[in-house]
Amino acid sequence: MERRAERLREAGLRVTAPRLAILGALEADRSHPNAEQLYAALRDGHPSLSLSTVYKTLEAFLRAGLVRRVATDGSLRVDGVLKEHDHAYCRACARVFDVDRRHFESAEAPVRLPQGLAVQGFRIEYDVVCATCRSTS
Amino acid sequence: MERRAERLREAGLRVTAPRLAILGALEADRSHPNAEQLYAALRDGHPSLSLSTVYKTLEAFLRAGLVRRVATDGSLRVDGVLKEHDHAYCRACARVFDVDRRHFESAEAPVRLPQGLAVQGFRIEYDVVCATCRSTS
DNA sequence: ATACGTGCAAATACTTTGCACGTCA
DNA sequence: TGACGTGCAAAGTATTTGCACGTAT
Repeated sequence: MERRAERLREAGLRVTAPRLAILGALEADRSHPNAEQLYAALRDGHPSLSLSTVYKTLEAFLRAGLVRRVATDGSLRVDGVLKEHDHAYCRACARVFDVDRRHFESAEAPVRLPQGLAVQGFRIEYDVVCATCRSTS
Repeated sequence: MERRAERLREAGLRVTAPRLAILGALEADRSHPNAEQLYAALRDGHPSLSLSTVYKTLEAFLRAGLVRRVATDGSLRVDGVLKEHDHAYCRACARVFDVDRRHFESAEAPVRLPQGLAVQGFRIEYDVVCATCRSTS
């Protein structure tokens, strides 16, 4: 899609098949797949894709500010949606889902916390069990 | 301290020097040190301690429900405080600080989210820069 | 006494890097 | 064409595991 090519160009990145595919997967899948999961999902349509490229691409996206890293179970997961929103962590499968901020009866955050912590932003993190894991168990 | 020994026994774990030390360090250090950092902090007082034991101990604590894993930069960090509270993530050094819930103008969380996510709990995550990193830069 | 915990070293898992070749601009 | 991106394989980290010995209960 031309829209994605646009996003890549604006970020100063070259438009290539793997990047379009990975960007597309990130936009489509709100569960924040990690490198391995992206690779598994994309290897059908892109047989020559390598796991190494997935890692390099995610890193390029991070550097370009196209995505943000999300705190996780330990594997590399990024967030393709930059606008303010919250996260839901599945306790069972470690997937991270995006959640609209409006689902929380909103409130104001402090600018300064004890221990000299300067606040730059905040988000709500939900502990959840996702639909898939619930039906599986 | 006898209090810590008590906690270990109640969790069904044997009381040993490494466990008392690690539990003590977790209680004293609210920055959620990872395995490596705990090891570094404790090797003075416990020269025979091994990194492997730190990992095994953290895992035992997790299984026993004595601590919780916190979402992080990727390394193993646990939270020794079980009562409800929030977290502040230092963007520079990845340390995780505990923050009192009362610092947030509180609000109610939903029980159910879109996509079939069943909410079990939530917390506020602050993006911060800690005092140490601020003075360093 | 005996199951559980520890420390060492080896094994794994996940991620990064070096390099030669291909390709977008 | 030339800088940037890709894929492969090798190298790094972080974490886990196997085993023999020690110790809490």
